[in-house]
Amino acid sequence: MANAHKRRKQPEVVRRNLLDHAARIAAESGITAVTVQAVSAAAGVTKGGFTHHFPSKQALMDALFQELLNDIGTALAERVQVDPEPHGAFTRAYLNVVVNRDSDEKLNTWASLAVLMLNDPDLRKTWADWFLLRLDQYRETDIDLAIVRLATDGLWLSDISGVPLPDREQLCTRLVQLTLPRGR
Amino acid sequence: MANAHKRRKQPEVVRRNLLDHAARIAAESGITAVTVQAVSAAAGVTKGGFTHHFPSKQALMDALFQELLNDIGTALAERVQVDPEPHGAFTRAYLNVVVNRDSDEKLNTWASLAVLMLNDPDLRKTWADWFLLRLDQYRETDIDLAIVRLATDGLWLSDISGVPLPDREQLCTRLVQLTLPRGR
DNA sequence: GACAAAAAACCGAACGTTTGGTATCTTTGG
DNA sequence: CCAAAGATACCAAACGTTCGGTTTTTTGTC
Repeated sequence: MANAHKRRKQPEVVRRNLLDHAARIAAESGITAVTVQAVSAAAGVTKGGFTHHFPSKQALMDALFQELLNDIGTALAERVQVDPEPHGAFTRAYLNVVVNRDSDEKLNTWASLAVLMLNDPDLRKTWADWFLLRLDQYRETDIDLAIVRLATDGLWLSDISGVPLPDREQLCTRLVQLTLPRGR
Repeated sequence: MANAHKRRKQPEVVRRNLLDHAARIAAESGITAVTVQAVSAAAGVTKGGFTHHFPSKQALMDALFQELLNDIGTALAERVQVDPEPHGAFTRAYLNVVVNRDSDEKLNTWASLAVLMLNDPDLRKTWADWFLLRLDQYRETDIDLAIVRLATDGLWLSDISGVPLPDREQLCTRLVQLTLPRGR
């Protein structure tokens, strides 16, 4: 795997792998484990190959964070659109995106987001701005549901930290109920 | 440590500074900024001074994390003890400890905890075990209050990430009400 | 299509810096 | 004087980055 010299060139696949493995390593082992060396090796290229795709390590970080935001944003928008009930649609989407991590490494999405965010003051602000924008966008339908959203944050945080939740299923349905009009 | 008063220089102050500044730097700038040089310089000593108090960087980290756990544990126990209402006393304490960050660097407590935890799988497990222990300890009085605790986690996370909360005051009182028997 | 030129993709080694750690001095206070 | 407290000097390893070279793919021309 070390000789990417002589294999089929698939630059966008390599770029994808670099981003994915960076996210995975960050989620699994923390930001200190995300070195150019480790990410490159995991993606099957050398550091030189890394540099070709990203001018610097920071560029990789920024691109990854932006992509995470984009993925989450898309997933949220999709769920809002198919929700027949307008009231609390955004909060419900936020909840479902976190809970329903059916896809493969979608758990890593939130873990990576958190790890990157907590280790870069700039990214914290980026997140805050991004989230406030969505919040303002849905201010009419999702008023007074802050508790549910906060509990949702606590949910993926507990997933990351490894604190198990008894009755996770039941807890989620209760949270969903809280987002519906008139309490139910 | 035998002679408590009339110390010679003030080594315990230096040790304290090392721990405090490590926590502050971690909370403010992430784990990557927590180098022994940075911590030492912030505490007003050189690396040599650092080494005298902590045999390694990991020792500093472990001591800090353990201290954070201890501080939180003490604060929780205190609040539980003075709470006249048994039902939900632990969850209320958890909530109040997070909300009532009267002391100056108590915001840093949770931020440091999160930063350290998310960057060391071992510490994640330590936290999970620690939290589960408390949870089991108060399982009779704090059953079915997971939502409030999760929302509390979301609360300090929003503090760290910089997402402002409208009606923070009102939101906290609502959360407290949820911990009281009979809903409110 | 053939085929050379150009561009893209990637390697591999080296660079200068910073990291955590160690070993050796010097100062301080009782 | 003497041990604790800390400074200074140094080390090997790892870090991110730079750069010239090599291989693959695309492009331009006939």
